[in-house]
Order: sequence, then C-alpha cells, then structure tokens
Amino acid sequence: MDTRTRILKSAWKLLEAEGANAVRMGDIAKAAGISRQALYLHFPARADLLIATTRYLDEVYDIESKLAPSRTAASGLERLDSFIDAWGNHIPAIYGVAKALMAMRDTDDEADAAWTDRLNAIRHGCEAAIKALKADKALSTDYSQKQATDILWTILSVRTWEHLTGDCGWSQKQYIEKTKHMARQVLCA
Amino acid sequence: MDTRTRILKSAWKLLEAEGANAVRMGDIAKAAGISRQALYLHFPARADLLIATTRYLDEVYDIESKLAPSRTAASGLERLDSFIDAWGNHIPAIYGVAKALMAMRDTDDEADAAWTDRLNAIRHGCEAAIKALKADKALSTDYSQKQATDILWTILSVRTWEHLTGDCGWSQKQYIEKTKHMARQVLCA
DNA sequence: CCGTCAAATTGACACTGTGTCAATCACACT
DNA sequence: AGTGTGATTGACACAGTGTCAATTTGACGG
Repeated sequence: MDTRTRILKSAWKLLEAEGANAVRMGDIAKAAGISRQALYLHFPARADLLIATTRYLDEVYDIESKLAPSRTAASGLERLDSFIDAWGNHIPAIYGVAKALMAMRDTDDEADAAWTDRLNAIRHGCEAAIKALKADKALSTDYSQKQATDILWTILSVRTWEHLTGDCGWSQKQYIEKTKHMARQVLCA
Repeated sequence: MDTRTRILKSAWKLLEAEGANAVRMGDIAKAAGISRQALYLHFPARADLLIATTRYLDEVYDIESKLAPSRTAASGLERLDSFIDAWGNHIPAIYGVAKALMAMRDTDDEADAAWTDRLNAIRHGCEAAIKALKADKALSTDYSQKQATDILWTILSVRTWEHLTGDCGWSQKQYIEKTKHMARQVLCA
C-alpha cells in the first residue's frame, strides 16, 4: 500500500474514532507511520487532506453505484425511497470526516468550497427525485418545485442525521424509515 | 453603561456582523474600548463570554415573554403555531452568537454543556406543543410522542433554519410559513 | 490630604497547532 | 558512481488563547 493511501486510511480511521477536531496533523502522521513533515509532502494543508479523505471514502464505498438504483427507479416514489436509502445509509460512513470538514468551513475557504460542492451534488439528487415525483403527478402542490427540493435537501442533510441519531438517539434503521415516511408526508400529493 | 454590558454588547454586534469565528477576543475588547487583558478580568475564557452573551440576548429580546402566548394557547394547533412563531423568529436574533457557541462545542466542554442546555430548553417547548396536540386528539398516530417531539425539535433546530435561510435562500417569512405548514403535515392527524 | 481598593493598563510570556524551510539520509534505478 | 525521490530531523514563524507581574488611574472614606 502506498504512503498516500496509508495516510488517507489513517485519517479516516482516526476521524471516525475520535471527535474529529481532536485529530491533529501529527496524530494522522503517527498513525500512518511517517513524520508530520512528510504528511505535508503529500497534502499541502489540513483542508486538502480532509477533502482527499472524503473522496477516498466515496471511492471505497462506491457511492456512485449505490446511487444507481435511484436513477433507474420505475416510479417517482420508488426513486425517492431508494435515494433516501442510498444517501441516508452513506452518511454514517462519512460522518467523521464530514464533521471535520464542516468545522473547517468557517476558517478555510478551500474546505468551504469542497463541502459546498458536496452539498450541491446531494441537491442534484434531491432535485432529480422531486422531478420524478412531478412527472408522476405525485408531487404535492403545496410547494414549488424549488421549495420541495430545498425541503428534501434539508431533511437529508448531515446536520439533520446528526441531530436525529445523535441528540435524539434514533437508530440508523429508525432514521431511514421515519425519514422516508416524513418525505412522503410532506412532498407527496 | 457598565463595562460588562459594554463587552456583551460589543461581542453581540461583532458576532452578528462578522463570520462568528472571525471574531477574536482582541476584537471584542477593542470594540468595547478596553484592553484584551481587561476582558479576562470580566470573563475567564472565551466560552464564558459567549455563554454570557447568549443569556444577555435572551434578556434583551425577552424570549420568555415571547414564548408566553404559546403557553396560553387555546388549542394544540394554536400552540404549535405560536411556538414556531416565537422560537423561529428568535433564531435570526441569536444566530451570530449561536454559531460561535456551536463551533466551540467541539473543543470546549463548558460551551458544549451550555449549548446542550439551550437545546434541551427548546426540546421542552416542543414536548409541550406535542402534548397539547395529543390532548386535542390532533396528533398523528404515525409517530410515538417522543418521536413526534424529536421531529419538531429537528425541524426547529438552528441548523435547519441556517440551511433553509442560508443555503436555500428562503426569506424569514417563507421559513416561518413553510415550517408551520410542514409541522402540521407531519405531526397532525 | 492620605490611604486604600477596584478597575484597567502595559508588556512579557507559555502553550498549542499549522505550515515552512534547510540540511541530510536511504535507497532504487540506469 | 551519479541522480532523483521520498523520507527524516530540527528549527522556526505565526496566530490566537490564556496567564502573570508591575504599574497607573480614579473614586471614596477617614
């Protein structure tokens, strides 16, 4: 395994285990078995490392293929459900890294841009699901298409997942079930 | 005006204007017209200052009296609406300070405890609204009472407000309207 | 008028964590 | 033997928080 991968894996594992911000560059270097300075030979800054780690996780977990079923769903409702399944179940996998990256948004422009990118990618998924509902005439008329997309986007945000599974103590299974139910209640005619 | 109040006011104004984390102890001191060291004579640490600032805002905006109408509401639905009105419209007022405090949760135990306290206070409000709905037999049977409370709590979280008014670009008026509507859709029979 | 107490000031310093730089080493490849 | 790559060590700059000591200022009471 090459050094770069070893670093990414170490960062991932540490961020998953510790409280995210408690993970310093030196900790990651130590876990990867190299010196702190060597880390900077691979990643110019902490933000770059975190961004690379999220990309690495997407690759490892193959988020693209997980999202595929929702894209080929027969109906709008089915598409909505399988999108929630795919993304909602991906969140716990990336949460550690995501938390660290979200925390950096305030101080680092690069991290902010990277996370905004991700956010927009999710939004596209939400938009597609809403469009599919609309095509089926299954979309509630209470909201404009943009508003419906915004609502789904909000329900599926990492922050919402964090709140429900963390502060509220919901299990992952409960989270997926109830989120699906709520999405239908709010968005479907 | 005594120094302590001048400090709190300066912190408030700065946090409201700047990006929250961009506000350093020295900035607040300068704005209050005292030296950075004098700040530490009044507040032992940054976390204490932020906590005191949120309490100050509660006092200035008299959150208690704003919450009163929801407590005396005639029906469950009315209680739900006026709770959303009161809290939802309080959020933008406290957002600057809240953001700084939320950011400190990761690194500071005291800040974490203080914010958790606030969170629980909101949850009590949510719980009371749900109970009022239940008493009216207006509560949906799709969720347990705890789950319904959790959902309302999540909808009314600062993060959700941040996402809808920030990332989604909703106006405050839209936010209040749509939040009320969603809450009814999801929670009412 | 003097003493005292509280609030504030100045300046220096410790600590943590990020990021940089220079000199050096080890090893593989040709 | 020579070259380049990746790593190492050690030192350092910088920002921001929090601490400490010595000193000043102003008000108030005896």
